[in-house]
Amino acid sequence: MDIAALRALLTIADCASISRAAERLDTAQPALSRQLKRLEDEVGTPLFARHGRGVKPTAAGRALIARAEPLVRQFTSLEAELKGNATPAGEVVLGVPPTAALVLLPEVVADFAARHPRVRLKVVEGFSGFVTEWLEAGRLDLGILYHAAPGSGLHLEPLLDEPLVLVSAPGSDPQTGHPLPLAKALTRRLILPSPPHGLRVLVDQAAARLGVRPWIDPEVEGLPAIKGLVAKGLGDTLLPAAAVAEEVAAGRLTTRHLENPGLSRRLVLARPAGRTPTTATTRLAETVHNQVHHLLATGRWPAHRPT
DNA sequence: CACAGGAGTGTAGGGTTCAT
DNA sequence: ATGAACCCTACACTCCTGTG
Repeated sequence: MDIAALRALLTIADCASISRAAERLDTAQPALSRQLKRLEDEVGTPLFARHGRGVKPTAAGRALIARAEPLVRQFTSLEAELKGNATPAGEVVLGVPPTAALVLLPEVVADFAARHPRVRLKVVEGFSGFVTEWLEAGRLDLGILYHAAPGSGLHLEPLLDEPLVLVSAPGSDPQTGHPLPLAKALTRRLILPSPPHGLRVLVDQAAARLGVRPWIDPEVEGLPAIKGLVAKGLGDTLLPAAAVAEEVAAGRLTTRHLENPGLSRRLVLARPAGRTPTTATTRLAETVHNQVHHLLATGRWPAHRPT
């Protein structure tokens, strides 16, 4: 099993056909078919089921594909860097939760593309829990997370602490603009995602500390859906101010700060602990840190440096 | 440097599956 | 039933590596 065999495996999986994969790899179909057969003989199990209209990975094939993807990506980046005199090159995959993506992504993408034109940046949006899973599975090189559990096999670097605010529909709250005790906010009807979403875990933990039973109804997965329901006055929610800045400016939502105590969540930058990052990954991490610093310094992200 | 053996590849042809 | 698409096998060739 070598990198060429793994590349062939991924190409066949991507094309769902040995013939099309052979065309893409600029080789003859029988040659690729035999390459796959050798790999299957080596691992001792079929990796693809052959059909009349192509091939489909078996369970063993899917397992090997999942493990091969990060290896091939790392090798390709290394290869590209070596060829390009250590200029970062290849591909780097970043996972970002939706709320952080709103504020941070445009800055990071623009800055990184300008500084490192030879690196192909791929961004995957997903809730923190998914980003954690994808990092652990090797699908991501770098991830931005909320509420990262220590000892999760990830190398973590704190980025910022972000206060949550109560988000309501305009006109639904006569006290808009005045701080609200957290315990009172938790007894309002809240629209939140279900556990293990990081935001929900944070709210549940805060409620337990205060001895309050939060009123959460309905549970909704997805930031746009939550914001839409709140805007219609069907309940309130708890979010970082940056996640609703646009709606607040447009008058579609209002916010209230929380107090006694406030509630904030930590944003961290994570990468798989057991893997040496490529130069491209290191440069992307630097870009994320720089842009977070810039957004905090200019007040465009209502948060503060980690304490 | 020459040669033998092995590994890998391309071409040709056949079998299977699927859509019409 | 037929043709298209796809995969597999057989055979011949090329290239690489080890050995003398």
